[in-house]
Amino acid sequence: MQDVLEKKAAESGLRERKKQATRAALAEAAVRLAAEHGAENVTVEAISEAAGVSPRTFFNYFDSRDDAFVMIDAESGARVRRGVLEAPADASPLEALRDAMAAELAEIEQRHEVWDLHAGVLHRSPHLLTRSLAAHLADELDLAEALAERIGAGPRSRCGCPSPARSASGDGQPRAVPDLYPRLLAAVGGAAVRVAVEYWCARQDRLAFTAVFRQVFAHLAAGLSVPPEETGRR
Amino acid sequence: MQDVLEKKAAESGLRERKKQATRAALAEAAVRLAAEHGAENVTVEAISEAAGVSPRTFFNYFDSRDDAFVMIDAESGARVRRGVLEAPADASPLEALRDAMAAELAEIEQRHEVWDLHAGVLHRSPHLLTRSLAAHLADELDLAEALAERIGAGPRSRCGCPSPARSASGDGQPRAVPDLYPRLLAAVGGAAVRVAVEYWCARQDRLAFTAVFRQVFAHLAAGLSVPPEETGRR
DNA sequence: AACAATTTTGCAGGGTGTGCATATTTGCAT
DNA sequence: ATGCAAATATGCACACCCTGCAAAATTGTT
Repeated sequence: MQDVLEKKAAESGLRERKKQATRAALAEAAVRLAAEHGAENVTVEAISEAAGVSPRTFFNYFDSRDDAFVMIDAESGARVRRGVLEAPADASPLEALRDAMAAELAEIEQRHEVWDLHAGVLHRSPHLLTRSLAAHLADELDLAEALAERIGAGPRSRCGCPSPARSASGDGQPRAVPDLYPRLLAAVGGAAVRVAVEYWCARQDRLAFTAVFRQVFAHLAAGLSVPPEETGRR
Repeated sequence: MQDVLEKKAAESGLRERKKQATRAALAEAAVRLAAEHGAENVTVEAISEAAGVSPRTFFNYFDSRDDAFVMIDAESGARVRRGVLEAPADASPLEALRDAMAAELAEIEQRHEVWDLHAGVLHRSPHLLTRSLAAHLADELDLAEALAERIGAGPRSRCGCPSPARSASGDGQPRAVPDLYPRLLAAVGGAAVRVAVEYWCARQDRLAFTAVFRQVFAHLAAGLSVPPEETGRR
């Protein structure tokens, strides 16, 4: 029956909603407990109890305990990708990437009530910070593909191959390798965001993040040449 | 007594040698067993037995089981840093970084007997690959400082803004925050190497790695502008 | 109301990582 | 050579992480 497939696709029913609610409850409980007692002192049992499920159920949602502290925004990567694809046609790839990432960071800013807690937790235990980076790294290939598609649609349409037509999960190995340039763009963009955030965290300038962010991408656009006398931009 | 300090510094005695030998034996046993049975199926007990020590002793040398698969080259970062500092005076920071990293990669090429095994292990279990990247990330701040020193000795000494003295939480390291530009340079350099290696691994061109590497840095020097008609590619 | 699919939960078990006390080894002084 | 103090290795106990497996409980459909 085709109904089965449709059901899978459009399953916005009570089941899926409840699952997402449980996942969110677990993640939020984890972050909240970690902010209070330190991430290392928060057990799976405590998290699941705070979320109202059994410890065993925790592992039905996260592959490891640390993932609960890290997997806060599963949709972030998808939003950046969409932003890249929807960028105006006259923007360079680097500009498209910069604006998409800036929009996503602005989006996060709005939810800083929870995000500040999260940032504090990551900052207090470097172990989790590296895991967070690793999680972002997983999205990098997807971002590279989006950039490749964006570039292909720009100056000239490349080969027809429209959609990679890959299934979401399973074994991701037999995957088309994106071209070198979009791959590099994605990796450098991620590194740029990381540096901007870390630098902005190191100094407590709450207001000047946008300036730091734009300056980083200005450096990139200038070929990382040595900055001319550095007019600080405040 | 000063004798104590001297002893600590010059302790090249039997003690220190034996410790390093044990550490090396554990790491090599770990990689060798992982190459044969897969990293996930290698227990701490098996590693320590192969190295001739007790399982408890393993954790006196590595904080976690995975570290035994990752901690192969602790000197790599130091070599790159020295290469940056010893670069010719007329080289741009990006060129200095590129050449230092190229030299280090060439160095590694020579020891490919062990490194190939190691690469195979990391390739077969992405979990360890991210840990390896995290380890490299730890060196990034040191590299940024080396780059800052190199830049400062180059064109001109820049504005003061010394150390924001940021020690955010707990017992953090009261470490001076490098300037934004060298920090970005270090991060982007690391990302560039990673992309070059991954791209070169994806296609089995054993010989063209240098070409890929130089092309990546050419992209960076060109401000990541869209490549003109893209020669190469296979 | 009955049924099938999905999710939750308990339970057992192996592996990881740590603290602590003890035994062994190493370097040095006598 | 012998004894001593520091460093290291080891055994043991224990908490925690994570995974199958099978039995409930829940949900959507007929």
